Amino acid sequence: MRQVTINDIAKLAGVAKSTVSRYLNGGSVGQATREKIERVIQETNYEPNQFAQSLKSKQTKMIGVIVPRLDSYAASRTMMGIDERLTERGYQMLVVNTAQQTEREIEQLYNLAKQKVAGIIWLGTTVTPRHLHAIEAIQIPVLLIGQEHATVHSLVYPDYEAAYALGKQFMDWGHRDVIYVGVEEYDIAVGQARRDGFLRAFSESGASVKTYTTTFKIEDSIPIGAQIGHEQAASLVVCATDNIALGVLKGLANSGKTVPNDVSVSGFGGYDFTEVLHPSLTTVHLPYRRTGAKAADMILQLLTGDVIAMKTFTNFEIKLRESVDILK
Amino acid sequence: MRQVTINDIAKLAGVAKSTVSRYLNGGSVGQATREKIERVIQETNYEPNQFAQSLKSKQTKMIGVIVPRLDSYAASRTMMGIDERLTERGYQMLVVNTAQQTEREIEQLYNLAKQKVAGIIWLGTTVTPRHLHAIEAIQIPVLLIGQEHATVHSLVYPDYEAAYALGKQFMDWGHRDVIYVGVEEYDIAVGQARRDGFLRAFSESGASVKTYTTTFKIEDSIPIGAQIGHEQAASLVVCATDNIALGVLKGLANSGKTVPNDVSVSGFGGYDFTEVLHPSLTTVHLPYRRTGAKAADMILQLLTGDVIAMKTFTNFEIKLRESVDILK
DNA sequence: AAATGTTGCGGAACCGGTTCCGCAACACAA
DNA sequence: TTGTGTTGCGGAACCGGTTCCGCAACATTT
Repeated sequence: MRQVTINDIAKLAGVAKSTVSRYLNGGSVGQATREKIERVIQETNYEPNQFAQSLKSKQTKMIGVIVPRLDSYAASRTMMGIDERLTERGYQMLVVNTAQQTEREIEQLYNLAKQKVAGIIWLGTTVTPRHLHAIEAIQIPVLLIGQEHATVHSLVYPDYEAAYALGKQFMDWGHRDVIYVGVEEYDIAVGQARRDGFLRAFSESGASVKTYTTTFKIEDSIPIGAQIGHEQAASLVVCATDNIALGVLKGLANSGKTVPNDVSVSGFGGYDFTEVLHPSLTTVHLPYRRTGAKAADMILQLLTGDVIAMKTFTNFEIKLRESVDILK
Repeated sequence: MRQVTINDIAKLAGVAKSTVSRYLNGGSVGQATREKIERVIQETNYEPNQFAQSLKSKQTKMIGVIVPRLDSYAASRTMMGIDERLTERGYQMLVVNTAQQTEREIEQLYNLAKQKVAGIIWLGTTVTPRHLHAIEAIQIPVLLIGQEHATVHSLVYPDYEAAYALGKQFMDWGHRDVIYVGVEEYDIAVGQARRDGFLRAFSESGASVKTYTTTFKIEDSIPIGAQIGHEQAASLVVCATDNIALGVLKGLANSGKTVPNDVSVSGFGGYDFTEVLHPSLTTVHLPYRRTGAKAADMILQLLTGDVIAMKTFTNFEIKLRESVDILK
C-alpha cells in the first residue's frame, strides 16, 4: 500500500510519465490520452510527491512566519490573519518561534531559506545590520511587520501617530500630571515610537511627565502600579501595552486606589479583554488580524514580482472607555 | 552562487559522492578521507538538501500540530511548550489551524500525512469515527491532547476531577445556590467533563443548580452575566472557562453587582490575567505549557517505537482567589 | 505532390541525496 | 605462501517528479 507515483499512473494509463506530468502541468495532451489519465488519477487518487516536486523546482508553497513569541495576543491574531489568507491562496504557513532572542531571528531567516520557503513574514522587534545581511543573502522576499527599514518591505502600525492622537485627547481632557510606563528602546515601535508620540503630545501641552520602564510581562508592572498608587502624583498613567496597563491596574488596586476616580489608566494594543475589564480600558486598537491578512497578500504579490510600496501603514482606532476620566 | 551539493563536495575532496554520504551518515570512512571531506564541508558550509533527503527517506523532522484556533490562550501556551521541546530535539513544529471546523481537522490529518510529518499532535475538541478512520489510515503516530479515546494515545487534563475538587471546595464554603455556565457538549472535555465534575460536587451537597450554555467567546457570556445580575438568584456562578468568567464578570458589573460581595464567580483554565484581575479570579490552573512539552516528549517516544501509556493525565492546581466568597 | 508547420507523445537526463553491491588493498592466521 | 576476513571506497541504481529534445503522424500551404 505504498504511495501511488507518477510511474504507476503512466503504466496504468499506458503512456509515458512525461505525458502524465504534462497533463498535470497543463502541457499539450491529446483528448483521448487526457481522458485516460484523468480516469486513472481519479481511481487511484494520486497526489504528486511534494518532495520530488520541490527537489526539482527548488520552491515550496510555504511562507515562513518568524514570531518573537507564540503567546502574545498580537502575534496570535496576526498569525490568524496570515493563515486565513494563505490557506485561501493555496499556501501554507510555517511558524517559527524565536522566544524573543534576536539571534534566533537571524538563524531562522537562514533556516527558512534552507527550507526553501517561498517568502518570509517577519514580526520584528528590532532590525540590525546582521538581519539586513541575512535578508540580502537568502534571496527570498521578506515582509516585515511592526518595524521598518528603508531596504525591507514593511507593514507598520502607526504607533507614533496613534500615541500622539491619544495623548492629545488626554490633554484636551485636562490631564497635566502624567506618568508614562514604557518598555526598553530596543523595540523601536513599542519602545520608541509609542513613547515619542505620547511625549510630544504631552510636551505640546506643557504637561509634566514621569517615565517608568518595564517589560512585556504583566507581573513586572504590578510593582510600578503599586508605587504610583502610593506616591499619588499623577492624574493619568499611560501604558505602552495593554498588558502593562493590566499590571498597573492591579498594582493600583493593591494600594487601594480606584480607577478612574483616583487615577486614570490607558493601554495600547486593543486586546479583546480590555473591553470587558471593569472599568473597561481606554486603549488604541490595532488591527492585528487584518494586518496579518494584508501581509499575506503583500508577500504573495512580492512572489509574483509585483512592485509594492516599501512601507505601508495600517490604521488604528482609539477606544475611549471608562478607565480614563475627563477632568474638565 | 547556487547551493552547494554533495557532488561538489565529492569533486572538491576528490572522492565519490557515496563516500561523502557515508561520512555524513556515520558509515565507514578512512581517517585521511574523513579529514579531506571535513575540510571541504567546512569551507563551503555545505548543508544537505532536505528535499532530496526526504524524497529518499519518506520522512521529515517535522511534527504536525493541529489546533482548533490560534488565538486561544490554551493553544498558544501549549504550542510554546511543544515548540521548545521539539526544537531542543532537532525537530520542527508545523502548526495547522482548523478554525474550529471539525471537517478541517480530518482534512489536516491527511494533509500532514501527505507532507510526511514524522508525527502529529492534535489538540482535539471532539473525536468522531471519521477522525479515527483517518488516524488509522495515515499510519503516523498521533498524540491527542485534551480529549481521549481508547484507541488513540492521549494526554488529558483532569477536567472532571478538577471540577469536582473545586466544586467540593465551594460546597464546603457554604454555597448552595449555584449557577453553572458551560459550553456545548460536543467538546467532551470542556462541555461534559467539567460540567459533570461540578454537578456531582453540587448534587452531593444538595445544592440547587441552574445551568446556562454559551460559547468560548467572551462577548457571548456578557448577557448571561447581566441576566444573572438582575435575577439575583445565586450566591455563586461557576464558569467552564476563564473567558466565560470574564464575560460574566462584565455582565454582572454592568448590572451593578460587585464580586464577590453580591455574588461569587469562578473560572477554569488559569489564564495568566486571571491573577491580576480585580478581584482576582478563583480558577483551576491547567499546565498548558508543560503539557505541550510533555506531548512533544511523548510523540518522540512513539517515533522511536517506545511503548507508552494510552492515556496520561496532567495535574491541576486550584487557585483560590478573591472572586469567591467564603460564606461560613 | 512536395514542402512546411503543428501537435502529441516517448525517451532520457536531471534535481540531490542514500544505499546496495562488489572490488581492491591490506592484515592476520594457518 | 595461500586463504580468509576486514575495511575503505567507487559505481550504479533508486526516490518521484519535471523538462528538454526529437520523432512520427497529421494538417496546411503552395
